[in-house]
Amino acid sequence: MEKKNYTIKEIARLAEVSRGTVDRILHQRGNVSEKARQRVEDILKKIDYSPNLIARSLKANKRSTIVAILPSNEKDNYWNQSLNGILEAAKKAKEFNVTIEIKKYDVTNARLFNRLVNGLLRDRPDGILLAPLFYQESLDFLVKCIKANIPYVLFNTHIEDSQSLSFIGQDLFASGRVSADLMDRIKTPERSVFVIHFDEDPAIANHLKEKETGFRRYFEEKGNNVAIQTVRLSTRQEHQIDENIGEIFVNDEPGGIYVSTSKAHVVAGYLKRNALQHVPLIGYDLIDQNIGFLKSGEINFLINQNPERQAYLGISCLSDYLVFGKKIEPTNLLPLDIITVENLDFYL
Amino acid sequence: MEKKNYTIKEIARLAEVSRGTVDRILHQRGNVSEKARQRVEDILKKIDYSPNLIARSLKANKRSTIVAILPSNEKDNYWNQSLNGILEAAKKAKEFNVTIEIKKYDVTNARLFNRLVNGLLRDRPDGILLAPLFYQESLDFLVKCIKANIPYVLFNTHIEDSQSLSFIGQDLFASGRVSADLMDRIKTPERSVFVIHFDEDPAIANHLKEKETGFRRYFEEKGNNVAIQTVRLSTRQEHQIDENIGEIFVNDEPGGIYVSTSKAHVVAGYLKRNALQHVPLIGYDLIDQNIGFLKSGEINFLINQNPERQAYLGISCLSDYLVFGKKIEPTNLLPLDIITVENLDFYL
DNA sequence: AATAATAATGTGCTCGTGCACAATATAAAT
DNA sequence: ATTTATATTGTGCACGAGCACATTATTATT
Repeated sequence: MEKKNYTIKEIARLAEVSRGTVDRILHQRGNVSEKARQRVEDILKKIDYSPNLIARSLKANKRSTIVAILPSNEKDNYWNQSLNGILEAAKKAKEFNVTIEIKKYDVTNARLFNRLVNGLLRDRPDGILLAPLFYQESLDFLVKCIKANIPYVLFNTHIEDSQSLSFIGQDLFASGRVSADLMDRIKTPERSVFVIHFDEDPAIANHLKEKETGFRRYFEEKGNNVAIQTVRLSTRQEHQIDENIGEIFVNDEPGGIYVSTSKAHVVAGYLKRNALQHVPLIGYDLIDQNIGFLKSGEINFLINQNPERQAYLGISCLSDYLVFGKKIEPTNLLPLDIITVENLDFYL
Repeated sequence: MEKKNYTIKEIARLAEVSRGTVDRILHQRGNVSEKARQRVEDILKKIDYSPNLIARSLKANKRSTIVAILPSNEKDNYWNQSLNGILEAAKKAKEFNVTIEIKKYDVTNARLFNRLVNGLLRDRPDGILLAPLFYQESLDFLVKCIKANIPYVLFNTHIEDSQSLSFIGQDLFASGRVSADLMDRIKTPERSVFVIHFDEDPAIANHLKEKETGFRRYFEEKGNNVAIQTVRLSTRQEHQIDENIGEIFVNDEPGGIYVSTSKAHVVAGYLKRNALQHVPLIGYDLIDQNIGFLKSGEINFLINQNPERQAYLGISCLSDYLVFGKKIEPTNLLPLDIITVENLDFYL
């Protein structure tokens, strides 16, 4: 436990060389005699030197720009939460000369996404935070980032094989298991469980599938032979959503429903309108509509993907990396928060 | 959204005065003509100046010492988790010239606590992080801190009326409610629920009572007439704990047990030894013993008080306050994490 | 009007790092 | 021995804020 914080000047004094020599040794810039190197390294072994990050970053005095790229939040306030996290982090980052530029894209238009990301490469940002919903397009973009030597952090959606500094998100398989565990405790016995995916975009279908796999694996391991049925729905035809859901349950009242996306409120609405509030329902994300149904009881549990913290962490990591040269954990899996009406407030 | 980060030098140039004048105006140190003040304030209104915290703290170049005071962790590894959080934060703080000094006290000896805290006041630390388990003794100590002008942050245990910079912990009442909500879902119908307090120390009895109040309130509001019985046990006579617990349940198999402390594992052990594993059990804290019983199924849910994060946040806040003069939220209530065997790993 | 007193303003230095460049020491070539 | 080349070492400055102190402008006093 070294208490003192040594400076280069002090090390130089102890080793009886100049500041420049110590500096050259610390940064391995050569042009140092063997004798001097020995002297300094002996001192360095004895003490616990860590450079003063404040001084270092003052000297560097970089004005960094981070571009945060995420879906626009017209229909859904999920991405609005991410945005809040980014803005919150931006406030802190500003004081360290880091500017955050926010770019939103339409999740239904890959062409526009392409144009957007390629356009902003021209501005040569110092770092990028990306929620890569379009798989192939994002991959292409990231290859260009690597070539241009622009570091990036991914959040929300994982992309294999990317050279990102870090991925910040959740373990989808495990999140399916957590949901299954909860479902197992509250489902109506003897009845089958429904897994409902709402996926407009085939690009994210894989991710939903991974949640389902975790969900099913739990019951397989338990071996209590619960019938699980998978349903795929689209939110595009909202006017006939009740019809669509109704068809599924027509001759089989569900013992529990697991919605793999933030669209649990759609199902909750149906349950309410059809006097099926007692059917256990588990979904994702603390968006307003879900919170409403959690409070009124149609939704029993929500798994919090914590978009705000994801985004906040993403910016913080990137900013610390750019400003102080700090190392970043390559994967940062956020906890799978279980939300009920009782602990909800502490996650908002 | 101002992009540029103005410096004092630039403001001086814009207002056609010297750096010193701008500095005097920013810090209200007087000796400035009305004309100059106008000029500078006009500029300040137009731009969004925020001082460069890095430069400021480099200049200040304070070597701060924070003393962290917490219970020793002989029997229990709950406080060991706090310690880890402190050490983790200490690593980061070191680079900003902040040294953390850790002082542990025996929770069974108030006299020694008194001597310890009074002794360390003589060293005039720059900040204090305290888990104030002894109510009156802590209060006395904090009064002295205020007099000595030493800022402090409290964690884990709340003390009313203290002038702390911040309290970091949980809402005990709400945590009781969360437990009740979960219990309501998993308890055996028609049977009564037991609340078990393990409290050697009367000082913390109030806090446990607050959890119980939340727990009971939930069922009252629900109005489903669940019988709830409160039991107070001591862990001091561990050799006869089975006897003591056995007496309670002698003519009434519990429909569920809520342990208000981290001692759920004691009850879990009893349940296991007496073939009562099916009795729902909810407790607190991710300590090794509890984790074992969570995995083997005797414990159903744990509420995570997150001692590690509490301590980490405490040090970070204090350090940011001392180094960068950042503001701190007066209360920082951490979320009431619900832990099952499935999401456990992400909280460790 | 000249001097003293006071108000207002400007300048120089520090903090620790990191780099450019100047200065010095040592070796090689004449 | 002197010059030239190369290796090694030392020094100065910038980054932005903040304060002490020097300098200059203004007002009061004789």
